[in-house]
Amino acid sequence: MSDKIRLRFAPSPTGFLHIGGLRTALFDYLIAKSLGGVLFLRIEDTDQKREVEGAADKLIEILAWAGITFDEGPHIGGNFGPYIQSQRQDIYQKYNKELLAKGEVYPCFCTEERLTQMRAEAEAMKKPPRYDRTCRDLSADEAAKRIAAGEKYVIRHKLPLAGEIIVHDELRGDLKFNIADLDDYVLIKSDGVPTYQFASVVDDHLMETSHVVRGEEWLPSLPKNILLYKSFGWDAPKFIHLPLVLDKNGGKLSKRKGDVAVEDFRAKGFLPEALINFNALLGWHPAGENEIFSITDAIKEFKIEDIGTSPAIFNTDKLDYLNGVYIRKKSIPELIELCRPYLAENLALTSNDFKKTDEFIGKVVSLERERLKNLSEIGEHTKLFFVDNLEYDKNLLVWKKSTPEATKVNLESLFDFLDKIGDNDWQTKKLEESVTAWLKSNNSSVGDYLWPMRAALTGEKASPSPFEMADALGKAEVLDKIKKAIEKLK
RNA sequence: GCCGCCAUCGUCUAGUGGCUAGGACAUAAGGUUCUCAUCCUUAAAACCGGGGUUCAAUUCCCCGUGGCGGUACCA
Repeated sequence: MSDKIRLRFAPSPTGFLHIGGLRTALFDYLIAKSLGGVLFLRIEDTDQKREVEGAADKLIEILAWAGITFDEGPHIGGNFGPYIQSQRQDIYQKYNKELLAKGEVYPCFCTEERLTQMRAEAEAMKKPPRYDRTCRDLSADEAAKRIAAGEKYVIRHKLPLAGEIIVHDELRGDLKFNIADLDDYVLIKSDGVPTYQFASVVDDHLMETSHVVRGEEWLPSLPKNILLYKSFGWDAPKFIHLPLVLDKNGGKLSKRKGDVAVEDFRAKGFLPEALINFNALLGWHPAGENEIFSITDAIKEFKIEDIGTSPAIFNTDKLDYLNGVYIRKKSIPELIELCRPYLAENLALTSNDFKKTDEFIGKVVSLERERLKNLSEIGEHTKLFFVDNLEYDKNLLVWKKSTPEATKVNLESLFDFLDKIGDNDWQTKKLEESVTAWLKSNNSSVGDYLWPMRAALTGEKASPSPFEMADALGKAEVLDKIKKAIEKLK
């Protein structure tokens, strides 16, 4: 066994990448990189029934989007391939024969019907539903005869009948299991394809895996795995079982109850930085009190023993917050590109070509940057920049206890004041200075002017400031919109 | 049923044999402000229960309870 650090992420290509899978991959990556090791990808497609065409490529793509890349894998090669289990069939057969020769495993001819019935009976009698080991003591001759006769069979692991086994998890320490509680589980299915339990052990050994990182749901099969390494006479790698991620109600994260696919989060406009930061915080925490960090920052500080052991609830409140933080960190050019897909509908609303330029979109995006929780909200937030004719109730123009009459008068004088402002002074800062100075000199309440102005420009109760809106929209459109507001109040 | 893992504010977590049990998100109040958001300040909010061990347990041990996982020719 080599003492090199080699970790694997070994998903089944059953569709989309689950948020729990992303977290496993992330911890794999963090551990591998913090130890200066290698991370490789292995596709575990031993269950043809559940396999989905193209899923492996999608997995690689979305992981790369999230910032997790591999040093070896089916897409880039490496010295330990093939990295797809369905292409390793001959390897598994070879090792199966080895175990058969050693007497560590045995063929089992029991039918699935018999096994299900047996389990149902055991359950009815409140007994553990275990395989009754009918075929365990079949003579070699008889087994050979039945195989020759074409009978279907599986290969089972011949476990010790009693005794204790102590296995080690890097996070939880030594764990004691009673071997009598274990089953003679299936290693090779009747179609000759190995189960996960067999394939992963063989591959982890052959691919010189140093640390197996997987979800806590695998903890109960750890003693079986260790026993299989023993049957082979191999040293076992280190095992790290990550605590589970639960949904809001403490149940299993499932597609029915909301988004669990990483690509759904991407489509909604979550940034990979936020998703990574949030996922890392589920079970790990940096030393200081700062919780905003990049994947590179995390690598610097990461230690296996700092991973938690209690399950975490996937509560997206904090993810929303983190996403806002990372959106606010983006530059305007970056944000324009990120928002573009979500802006297409809005761009179609206007006939003004200037509004389709990056110059204008840049202004819009910079005004919305601080109020976005995710990118997809940009369309909803920014309609008011693109709509030519705003529709709103005229009462929206009236500030607090003011009246429509007074509002009309205020807007008229505001119109005259703005009309005199030169193009060079038509900028957020200068507009704010001149308008507020003007209001002060008139002894006017700012709300009686700025609220109607903003409402006239946006048609909304909530929006960026009237000066920011005025700057983005330009003098002509601003005067036009105020004029329309005055019309409404007549 | 059996086996296993886990247990600090609503959530993610820090932490210790003796502390006013810390932070972040969310919530509430206030400030800034024409609105929303951002930002700032403040508040409320937790050691599952019972036994031990100990001068002293949230911390160590046991039991219970609860949550979750496993108990497939799925991974």
